[in-house]
Amino acid sequence: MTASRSHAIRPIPQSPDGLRHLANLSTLGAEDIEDELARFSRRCEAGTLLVHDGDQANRIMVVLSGWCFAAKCLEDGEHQIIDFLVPGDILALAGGDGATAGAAVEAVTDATVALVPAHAWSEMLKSHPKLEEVVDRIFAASHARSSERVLRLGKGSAETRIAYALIELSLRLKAVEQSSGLVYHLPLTQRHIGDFTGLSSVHVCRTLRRLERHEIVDVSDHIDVRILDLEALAGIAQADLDLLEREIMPAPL
Amino acid sequence: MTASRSHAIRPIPQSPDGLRHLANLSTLGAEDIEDELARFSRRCEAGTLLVHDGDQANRIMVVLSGWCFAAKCLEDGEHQIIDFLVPGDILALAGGDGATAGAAVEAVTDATVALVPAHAWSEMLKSHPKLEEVVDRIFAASHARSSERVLRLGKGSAETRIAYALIELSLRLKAVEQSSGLVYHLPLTQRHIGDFTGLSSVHVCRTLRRLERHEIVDVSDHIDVRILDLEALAGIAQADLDLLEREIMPAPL
DNA sequence: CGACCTTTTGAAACGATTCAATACTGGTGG
DNA sequence: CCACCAGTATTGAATCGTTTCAAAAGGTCG
Repeated sequence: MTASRSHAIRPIPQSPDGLRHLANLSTLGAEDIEDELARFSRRCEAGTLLVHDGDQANRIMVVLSGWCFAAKCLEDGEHQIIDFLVPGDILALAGGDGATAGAAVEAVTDATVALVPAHAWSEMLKSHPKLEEVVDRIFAASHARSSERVLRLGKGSAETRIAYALIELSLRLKAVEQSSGLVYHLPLTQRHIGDFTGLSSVHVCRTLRRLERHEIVDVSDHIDVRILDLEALAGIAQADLDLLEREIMPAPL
Repeated sequence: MTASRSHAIRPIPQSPDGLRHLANLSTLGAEDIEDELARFSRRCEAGTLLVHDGDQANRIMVVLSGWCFAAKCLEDGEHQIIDFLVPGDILALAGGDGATAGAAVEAVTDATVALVPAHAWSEMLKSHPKLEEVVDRIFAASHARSSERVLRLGKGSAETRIAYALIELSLRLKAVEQSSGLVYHLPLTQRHIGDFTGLSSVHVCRTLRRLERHEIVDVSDHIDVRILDLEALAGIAQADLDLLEREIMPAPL
């Protein structure tokens, strides 16, 4: 939640972007949805706090480029990253009252996001039924992802949590062509990973070092990930890769 | 995930039911949705495993009476309750591929649930726009609930997690008239609460005892909860009650 | 009654956190 | 250009919270 510029974080490539990914998933042309989203688009710098937890914001957020995260914090100041948002991800900000935001959203890198008011959003879905189907799948995937993480937060060791996070991010980045599957860059610090996995940044460091010593991954330099032994990593994450992908990744129509 | 009959769990009242709750939220008459759901309804006994994780099940589940939970387990056998489902709750089973269930669902008490195929479900929503709005809110509330739990799973102490769980359940049961707000019954064992909060059942026991010693709650007898000091409990849960309710509870239209 | 599950409590062990010190990185200003 | 600075990474040592193991008591069902 620090708004400070992270001078250690390397920018990530801005294209191919979220719009193209949505178009690919929905078998629509990018131009079909571009105009509508463009009206509500906004560029922002790394570190910008886009939405506060508890804000009145009955909007749907679409990430067009860059990385963001949704986070919540306890009154004692600890905070937890609920989910990362990469290009193509969609987040409904409002909670059960249809108005109050259920989490804060912050840009990790420079990013472009569309914050679409709920009524405009439902108009848009009505005029593009394919888009609506894809959005349903994206929400279903997001829900399944959340379940996987809850499982590991509740019952997994530090190794399991981190191995799972590396696998989840690998799958998600592969979908938006920011990962070859085994090699990718995360524009994150170890502190981000700690806030995501519910661990202290110190223990994230130790755990990553241990995975490196066992030659399972190679993580260096803010943060380039190279998965050396996917089988072993999936074993530590206690994940079945095929099943996982079907559950947590939105499939094209 | 044990299918064994829990002979210690007292039944809970079956009415007012989930159907009425949905009707109340949506300003529809119960009869408007009853017929459509009735076609897919099914009674089941406590302990029944309704859905397996990874099943092919592109269905939406509506809880009409009784309690269920959604759970996932790690390969080492540990399992985590992702969410409880009380009457009126709705769960989309399919994950991102629109087919594979993202969690198992088990009945805690005897229960009635409707398992509606996705196409029938979307027909139903189309013919009842009010219902669609309410369903959106129910999903938004469920997502916000999940975020609150992730926060506490990641960064909260055992006391915080359990205090939060007691408050969350109190709010949810109040909505379906199974709680006066401060006094309610949970058809659960301490093991369930442990699986829900990511704690061992032994530590659930210790933590509940400690809360009792401080005269914050009274928990006894499988499991009757009486909140004695709501302010203190909310403090331990690190929750703002008003904000919490707006975020995690579906509001009527 | 016996069988089984749940709750309770104590003691030991373990995993993660915290504290602390040092080194590394990239950006800033003299 | 170099010195400095703030944020980040790394490692060790001590501490703390939770788990695990174990044993006993209570409840419920057949």
